[in-house]
Amino acid sequence: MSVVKHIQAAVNISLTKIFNQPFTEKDYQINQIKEDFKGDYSIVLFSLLKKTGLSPKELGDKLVDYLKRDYQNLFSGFELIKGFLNVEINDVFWLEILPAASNENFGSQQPSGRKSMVEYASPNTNKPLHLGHLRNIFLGWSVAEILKANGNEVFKTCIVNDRGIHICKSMIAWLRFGGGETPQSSGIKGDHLVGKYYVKFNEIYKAQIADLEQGGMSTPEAEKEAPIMLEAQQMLLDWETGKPDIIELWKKMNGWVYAGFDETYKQTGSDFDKTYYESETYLLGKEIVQMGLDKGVFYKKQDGSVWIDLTAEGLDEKLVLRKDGTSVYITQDIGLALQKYQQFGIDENIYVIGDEQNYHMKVLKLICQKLNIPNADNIFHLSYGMVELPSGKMKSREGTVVDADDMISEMISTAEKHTTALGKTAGFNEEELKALFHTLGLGAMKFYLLRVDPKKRMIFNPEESIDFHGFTGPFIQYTHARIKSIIRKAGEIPPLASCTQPLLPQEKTLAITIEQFPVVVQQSAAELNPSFLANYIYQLAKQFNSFYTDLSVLNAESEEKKILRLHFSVITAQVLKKGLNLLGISAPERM
RNA sequence: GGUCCGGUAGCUCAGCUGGAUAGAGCAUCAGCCUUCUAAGCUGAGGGUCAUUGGUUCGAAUCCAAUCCGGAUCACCA
Repeated sequence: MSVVKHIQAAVNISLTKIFNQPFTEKDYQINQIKEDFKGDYSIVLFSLLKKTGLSPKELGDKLVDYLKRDYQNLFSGFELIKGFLNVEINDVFWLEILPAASNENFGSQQPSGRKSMVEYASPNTNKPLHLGHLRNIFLGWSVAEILKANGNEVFKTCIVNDRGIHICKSMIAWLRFGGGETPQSSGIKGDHLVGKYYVKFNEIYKAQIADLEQGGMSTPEAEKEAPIMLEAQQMLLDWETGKPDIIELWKKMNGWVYAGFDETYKQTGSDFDKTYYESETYLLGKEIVQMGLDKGVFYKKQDGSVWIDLTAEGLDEKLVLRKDGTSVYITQDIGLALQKYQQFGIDENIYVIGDEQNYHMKVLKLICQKLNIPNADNIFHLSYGMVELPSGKMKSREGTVVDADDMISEMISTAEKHTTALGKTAGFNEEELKALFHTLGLGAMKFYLLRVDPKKRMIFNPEESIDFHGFTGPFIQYTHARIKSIIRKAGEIPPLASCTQPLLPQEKTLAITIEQFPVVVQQSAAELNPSFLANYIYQLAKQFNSFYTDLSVLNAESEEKKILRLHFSVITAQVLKKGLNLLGISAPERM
């Protein structure tokens, strides 16, 4: 039970006794106290004045009488300022937290029996991953870990968009202009190679449009008639009819892309329990449409197309099956939603997808609910904002897309530069150094992308790049490494004895923050928002650094304090490490 | 145009289930390494919380309107 809950219980019971009517924590608020005031937590009395008919002073005095009398173990001090009853928590209470916090499961919950699926990454196979994908991947991975910490069984999944006109564009360009180039022959990573031909396609396409316009054709007409586009469309038809040489080419080029993606995933430390391919799922959902028709959820227009009317929900009419009977994007999503449930028995189904699909996801959920797909109420869209450049959106046409692989290697070499400049890595062998640079580079990048509220779009400045000081991953990693250094020097750490000297402010601050860790983990899970955790571990690291500067651990003023501070150190390191890990970031022992 | 999201320091972001004097980092300036790793610590300057009105004892936070920015409203995915 958290400190706040203890305070609430004490206040509820006292108020109920005093006024002879029930009170709950909903009747008032408890805040952590601001720095300049004395005490640890503040009970805000204003909202109680009406119900009790007393002035802040009268109510405060009365409440203090009861709390003082009945809860002397919990409270060690009171101060009433205006309508704020500031309470100080007994040192004993904070000390009691330490053993529980030392447990390596601190912050995690008991198994909940809930099964969650987190779908993330979900790339197209026509070009390499970019910075936006990284935000997606880091979010998805982290949320999955956070849900695990909350006791859920989690399945990470990825739906690969491996079919459609976009991949045909790369294919046709490669066929016409590739000269048999392969990743092996060119030394280019597979996804980049395929991306190169996607770009090539667009160049040719643009040139052909210009030519046609020269010949007097209108722009829309030219866009339709450009030979290379016609070829790509023909190829899509051939793919759909299963023409062997097209299928073979498609498999070959997608294979290159997968090998490339796998390498990137490996670099980022992400993985999936189950990968779905659209080429295998795009036909799903047709039966469901029939079922929906029977139920009257959908209706058929005269031309044979099938629709759902969502105008009552404030949305539009939405097509779910074309007049020629083929499925559209949402059809397969409905099918896949059901399949996910059937295969994994999931209680909740989370989609990490950019906010440009907010509408689509709203529609998807509504349709699933209307069709009574099990647990459709627990379809959640973890919607995140675009990553933009100071100049605006990333545009592939203008070559301003920040490539994921470039970004990663740049971060790693920046980490190397910083580390080398500081010259603290005596005793590292080459392999350890390499691992360290990777840990720090990725840590900086992940933290940078995860510390921001997912739903907000964020601006990435390539010029200033990602920092290693201040509110960053390496700052926290550094704090962790410094603590570990102390612990190594301390040797065997004696168990916590009784503490006779009062807690110093720097010690108490740590205790208060550490105590909140499980609540933060729960909150991050409930809101599907890792940024809470990022902010939290930053705050803890900062507080520890002050503690570290102001107080000595190994040369503490007494043996008792030394042991106490060692325990604080061990626990802080553990919480920092666990917090970082939940963000997908490793905590180095030395740096 | 309809719907949805956002607007907080020069820049990037917290705070938004209403509470005390709106906080961090970066950048700028001034200090701190004979003592556990200075990727650190301490301090200073920097704000019309987009605007206006409303609700309230109390509003950055809730409501309404307006302005600005973005997304979306395909027989694309």
